[in-house]
Amino acid sequence: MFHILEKRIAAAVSSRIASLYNLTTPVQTEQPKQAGFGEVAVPAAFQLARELKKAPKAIAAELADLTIPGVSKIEIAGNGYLNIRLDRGYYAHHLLTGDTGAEPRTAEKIIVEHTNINPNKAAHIGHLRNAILGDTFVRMLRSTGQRVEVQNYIDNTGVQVADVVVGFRHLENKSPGQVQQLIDSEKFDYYCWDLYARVGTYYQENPDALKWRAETLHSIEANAGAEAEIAHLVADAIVHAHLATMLRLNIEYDVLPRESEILHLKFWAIAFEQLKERKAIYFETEGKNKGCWVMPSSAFREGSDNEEDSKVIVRSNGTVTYVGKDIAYQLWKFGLLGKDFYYRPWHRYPDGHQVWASTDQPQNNDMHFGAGSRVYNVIDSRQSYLQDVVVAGLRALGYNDQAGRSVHFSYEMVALSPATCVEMGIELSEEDKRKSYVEMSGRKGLGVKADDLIDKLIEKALDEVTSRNADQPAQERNRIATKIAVAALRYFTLKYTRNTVIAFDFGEALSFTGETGPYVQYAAVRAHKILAKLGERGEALPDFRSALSREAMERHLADEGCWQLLLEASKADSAIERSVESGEPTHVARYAFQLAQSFSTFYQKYPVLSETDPERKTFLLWMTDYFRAQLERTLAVLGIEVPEYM
RNA sequence: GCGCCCGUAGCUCAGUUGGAUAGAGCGUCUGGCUACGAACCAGAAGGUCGGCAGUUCGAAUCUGUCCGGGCGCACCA
Repeated sequence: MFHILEKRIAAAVSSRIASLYNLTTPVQTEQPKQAGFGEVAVPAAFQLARELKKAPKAIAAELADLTIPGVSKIEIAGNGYLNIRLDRGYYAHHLLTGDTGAEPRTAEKIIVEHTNINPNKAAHIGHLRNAILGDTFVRMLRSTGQRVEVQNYIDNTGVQVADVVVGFRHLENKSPGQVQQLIDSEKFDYYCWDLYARVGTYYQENPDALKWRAETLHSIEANAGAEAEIAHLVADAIVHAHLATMLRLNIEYDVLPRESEILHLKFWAIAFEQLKERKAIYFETEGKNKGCWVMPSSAFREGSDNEEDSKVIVRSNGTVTYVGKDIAYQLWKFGLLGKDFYYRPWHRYPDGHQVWASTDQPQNNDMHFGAGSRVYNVIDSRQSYLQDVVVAGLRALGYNDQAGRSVHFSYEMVALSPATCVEMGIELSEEDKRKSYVEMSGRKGLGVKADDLIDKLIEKALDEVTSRNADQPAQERNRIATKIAVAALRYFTLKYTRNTVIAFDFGEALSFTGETGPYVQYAAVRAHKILAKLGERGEALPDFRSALSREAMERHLADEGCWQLLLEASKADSAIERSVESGEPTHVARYAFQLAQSFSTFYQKYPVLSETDPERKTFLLWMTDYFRAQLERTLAVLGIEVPEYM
């Protein structure tokens, strides 16, 4: 509702400027510094002052002569601000009737790719940041009416999987059958976590062993032999583990495109022909990249023509690099490859949603994915160089529009705080001790596993729930503790902007008070409790539409405190819109916290059930219900559920 | 060496794209449960927005420069 009025005000001022001065200037709106200044401020007069060679104040006076539906007053303030006061009765009435003037969106398909964890070991907290950011962004887009397809790319043929296969074959002498037994009997992703680290150490101590990796990669590529078989078993089992971990956080996917099919279905071969044909890459005949197909650095780095900086796309042995495959994959995402995968059902979630995986075998279905008009790749910022190369590839092929609609949705890494390292018994080098945080490393087995963190959070939440609700059944307390744990984790991950390095600290992540997910849930639970108590006392929830006239609302909203709280509660759409535009999910998270704070203030200041004036009680009940709805909606966008109690 | 990112309260971070008196949480201190549940609320203390120079009506925000920190710059992904 609020952002509709903001837009209406901006449009009105804009057309006023056009008619007065014959100028087309974009009009900004902002929030006044003080509540007493009104609800919306327009600084347009300052921008016009220079062009018109007039005092801002005089311009503001001319602009102010406007009537806008929903606006009660326009004042000139300061040196030339237009301060705008909303018509409170109008505003509340429209909130009540749900007639907020929101317009539906056109349904172009947006592709969001996130998670993309190498299927060779358990997920860690860095992967969680990726998945939570991606999933929340998806929820934001969907809540504004966009059509979104969620992809989770599976690199099942790469070095990381090969190294775990090396571990099984050469360090543990296991057959495919024995690996299958492990999958059935162990927490397999944890097992691989340790094994992968062991292989890393082994390589360091025995560099000759690297030949095992090369052999294994060949076997996987030829899709033959025990190595290839184990690689399939490992990758599939780990993907299932990752999906199970993510589901704990309410994260689901639509499709899993796999690298094996990019190769088998010759996606790369098609892209390779295009790249050669358009001369986006060339065959290097001398220097360090002799015998490779390379992309010149001038394509992806401004002002660079140093051949040493060129990026190898096809190795001298004829195999394609990750970037090459990624260019082919990106082409497919935009529907520019003229080809699609086949799809087989991979897994059906408890809510009935089906996730599909790519396959190279024709299937008896008509599933199609990809061919989006806009693509967000949620990938950490350390890969921005490679993402630049991929986009340069699109551009070099002449797909400038698509290159412009390829967004590297980047975020900084999650590292470990020194305190967390000590807590986990990790020995730090002298160099690391001097740092304010320590980077995680899968190869060294250094990191906090996602499932471990979630378990810890649930355990702590369960303690809290039990201390207040010991009489409730254990299974139910457990379910509620899980919701609280998810809220804590998702909020903790989202409270930072994307380009802030998170130095993960158990103390902060496990906190349930202050600016946290559980704080917001608590507000929603309290709102719900008031409404539930009403029923317990034998009173019915009034029909607000018939019981509250516009005039009555206007009267009750003359109370400045009450009005400010309602105003804050009505700004969910603004927050979501701002998050989508800026690509910063944190704005919605922070709004949710503010909203919860506002409700806590309301809760403290305005006793609802003990109110003796019937009309005022009805009004306060409506406020409560509106807060409850807005809290639930905003939390849903963050992927957080509201428990019945906590 | 080159490229990108960061430096804001004791700590961890926001700051709506250049606007009015720079904000939260944690921590510290003071107060509030016989109440619609205290996972809460009210209040206090705490700032040369890394330094300097510029751009203009106006700068935490833009430009330059210096200082300090991080991450990239593979025929790994």
